[in-house]
Amino acid sequence: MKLVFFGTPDFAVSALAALHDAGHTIVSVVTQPDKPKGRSGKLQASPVKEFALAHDIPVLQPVRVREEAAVEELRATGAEVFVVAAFGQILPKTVLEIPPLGCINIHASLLPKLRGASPIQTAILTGEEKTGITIMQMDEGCDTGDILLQEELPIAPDDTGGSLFDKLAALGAEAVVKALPLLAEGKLPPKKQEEEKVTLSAKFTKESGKIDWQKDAAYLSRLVRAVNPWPCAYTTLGGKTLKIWEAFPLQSGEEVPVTADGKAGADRAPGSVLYAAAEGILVQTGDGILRITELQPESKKRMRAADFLNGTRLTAGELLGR
RNA sequence: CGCGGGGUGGAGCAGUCGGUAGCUCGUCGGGCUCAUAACCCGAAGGUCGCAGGUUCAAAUCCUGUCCCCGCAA
Repeated sequence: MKLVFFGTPDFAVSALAALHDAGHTIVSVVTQPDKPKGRSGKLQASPVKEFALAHDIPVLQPVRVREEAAVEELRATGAEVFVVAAFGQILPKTVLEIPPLGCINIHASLLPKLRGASPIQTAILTGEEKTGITIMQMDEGCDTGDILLQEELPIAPDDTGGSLFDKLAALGAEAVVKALPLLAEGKLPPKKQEEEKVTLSAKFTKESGKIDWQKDAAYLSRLVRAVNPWPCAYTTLGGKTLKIWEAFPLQSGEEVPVTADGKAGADRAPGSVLYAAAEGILVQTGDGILRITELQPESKKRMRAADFLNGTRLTAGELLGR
């Protein structure tokens, strides 16, 4: 089929690559303008653009797709359908109406659950047991269109935002390749989203990784997983940033070591280090104890708790997050 | 030239008013013990990122270079 692909990050590339491999004609690719990235601050093309350039696919990078010039170019492509995956801009009605088969979106959740910008990380954060991919017919709302096809995926206990991202990217690619021909044959009856089951996912930012020790241990361990590898959970120690890469709540059956002064964990303020040993650093939270097993001090590489403690004196009673 | 931190035995760190390197852990050997990841004794292991320079002498000062990382975007 002749299609135009809209997308920006890696998540979108796997879908684009799959469509390309499946023999579809990618008339053009629309992606976000190059942005400065990395320590050098150099402009960097989006992953989708990289792919397009490598495969001689024309690239459009309108600052805003709603601009007349961009809309005109999209009309001129004569594509049958527009496929959108993590593009980063809302498509206006004028664009949605262009392709005969409409615009379909690859969304990384089982709509109507987790509409919005960060469905993958939010799925882990909220402790969902499964998530998936939804291929939907786009409308003017944000992830409000009719559902065309869904594929489920269980969330593993050790899934991180990164690992789930990879799995869903692959699943999304698979799903969209499967959906296109069916869509063309009219075999994908659109299904309305059940409004009462709608949940939202707010966009994750750098701040999303900040650890609030008042929260409970189970939540914080989910947060640590959700924001791994980006933006990564962090707290502070001695005024410096301390990233937390891996942490688990202390199981209810586990013995709580007694601190040097004999106080039990529950007597300590949230954020207090209760015990620091090779197996992990135990920290009091608002409810429960969190065991940090992998972390990264500012300017250092990430390391296991045991390695960290070899070079850093960390005594019980020290407070994180201040 | 966006700001900043760092490259020291296998790991994580200390040591920078210059005088051939130390800590915690690990490794190996021995001991204690019913036993042990616990404890005791001992050992191996580092041209201090690389290249120049200053000096009687540099991990420590100067210059250049490579690599890693945090922040900001």
